[in-house]
Amino acid sequence: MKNYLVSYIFSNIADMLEIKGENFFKIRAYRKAARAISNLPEDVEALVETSSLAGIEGIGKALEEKIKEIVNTGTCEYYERLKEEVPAALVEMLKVPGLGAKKIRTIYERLNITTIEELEQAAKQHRLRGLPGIGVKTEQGILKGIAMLKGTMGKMLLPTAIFLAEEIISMLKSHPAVEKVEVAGDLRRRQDLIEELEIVVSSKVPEEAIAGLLSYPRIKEVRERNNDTLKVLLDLGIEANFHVVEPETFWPSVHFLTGNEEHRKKLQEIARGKGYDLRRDCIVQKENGEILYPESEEKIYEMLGMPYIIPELREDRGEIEAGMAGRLPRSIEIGDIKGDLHVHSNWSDGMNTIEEIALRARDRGYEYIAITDHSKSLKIARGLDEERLFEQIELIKKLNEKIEGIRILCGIEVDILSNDLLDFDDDVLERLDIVIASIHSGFNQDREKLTRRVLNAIYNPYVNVIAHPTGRILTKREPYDIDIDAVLEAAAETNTVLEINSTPDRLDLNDRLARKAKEKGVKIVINTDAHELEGLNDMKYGVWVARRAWLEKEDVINTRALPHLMEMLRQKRK
DNA sequence: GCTGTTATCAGCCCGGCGCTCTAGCGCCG
Repeated sequence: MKNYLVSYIFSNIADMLEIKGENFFKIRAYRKAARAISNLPEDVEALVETSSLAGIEGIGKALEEKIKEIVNTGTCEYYERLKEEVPAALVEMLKVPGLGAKKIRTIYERLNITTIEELEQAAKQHRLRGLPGIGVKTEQGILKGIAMLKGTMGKMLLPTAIFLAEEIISMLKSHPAVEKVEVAGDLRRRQDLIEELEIVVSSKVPEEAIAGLLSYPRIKEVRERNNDTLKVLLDLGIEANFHVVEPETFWPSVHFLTGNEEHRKKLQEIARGKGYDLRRDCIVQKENGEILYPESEEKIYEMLGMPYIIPELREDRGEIEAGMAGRLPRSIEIGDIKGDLHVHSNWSDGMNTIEEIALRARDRGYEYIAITDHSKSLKIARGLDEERLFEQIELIKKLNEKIEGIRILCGIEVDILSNDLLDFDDDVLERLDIVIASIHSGFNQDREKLTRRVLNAIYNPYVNVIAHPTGRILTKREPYDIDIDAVLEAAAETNTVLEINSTPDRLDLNDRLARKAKEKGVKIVINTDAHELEGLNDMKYGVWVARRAWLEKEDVINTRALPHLMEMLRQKRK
């Protein structure tokens, strides 16, 4: 499956062209193609073989040729040439908020700065201010941006981590020296950002298993190698650690490497109290020195006198105490979700028709789907004005008569404007089944102003949901400065629901805030915010956040059957 | 770069905000 590689190279090309100041539409073509390839349900290699790339919208002759080249050789000449021309760190600088291609070019040309470290030094020494278009504030903003970037550098979003882990696992499963293989670490606990991949492999012939691992084509550099471990750097700049263990030590090892460390330490304390020593690869009965190899993680928890704790909860946030007391949550599952309440169609910036979305939702087994396009102020997203919204409502009525087995709800993602108002008046919002409100502008306003904007939306009787409530974009943008406690209190008071947005780089609310919301009595909705059909598959990411947040089915409104859901939505208006 | 179209080319997503050479540019959603 080379879809990821093609998409990675194309978006890199787009970044480099941007730095070079190339034609905007050419850059957009590469970005669009990168997205199209990464969203393909089928394998790009198969499409190359059957010469069916031309059927994909946004892929013309030139890009088709490049895709073929990448599939066959792992790269393309154009990309390699660009890499020689544009220093890699300049591309990295695009990730610094407030720093765009023009300013990067100026900094490069005037000061010959080619690394993030040099950029940071120059900013600290006040050498950036004074360059054309850069003053004190921009310089300070760059320093702040670098600090954020450093915190997430080398970390990957869940889809990347999962893609790589699945690729590795499927390769290893067919290797004769490998018995079992399982992912551990942060990824198994479904953290929002993953620093390193931890893969546990069981084998009776570890040297052969290691040799098999070394044939993984993505390995760029071997950083550490001994009899049973291999630490490598992969071609996407990501570190992976392989742990080869004896078959009987497999599950204790998976448990140990899943962590997290605090969870493990606390379990160790409990184990000691029960006469056990919890080791990296086994459990030792201290009294007689007997070595035990539990055959599953369930057995490990059972020996310690508690029910199984799912990896998502293993953070030492009270799960062990809850387990001992028999008060662990009955964690929500993906199968509990009965519909998606935040989806964009091609009426605004989505890719698909409402009918296509409804049919796909039905295929997923949903009972309902809400179409929530952007409102008029969000011009770039072709936000709907009143007239188009009313037309959309009429269309949805007709589609509901035509399509069996799924109910389409009329909704809107109404902008919370910079001036505190909503983008539509109440008499418009009143006509909708569901109203989602969110901020798309003025992120840098002060805490008081931002909080007031959200509170105004919450106190509006027609606003059911606040979407992506903190506005963070993982690896790109910090959450905006908002008094989240005030937001939670107002939401609880008014029966306003807060969203866990499942887009992998949002995951907003995050696990901690979603748990806090539950504790305050705020209901949650898990939505994808999908802009294309494949985006509906992102629901799992939001469910993982909810599981990490200790949420149960009852805490989440889109686990309800349609009549109950509608009743909950209408409750706000009373 | 692609698409639609048939011309070997035109059109392709806009507009607010914040910053800086304070009128216009760059960044962003």
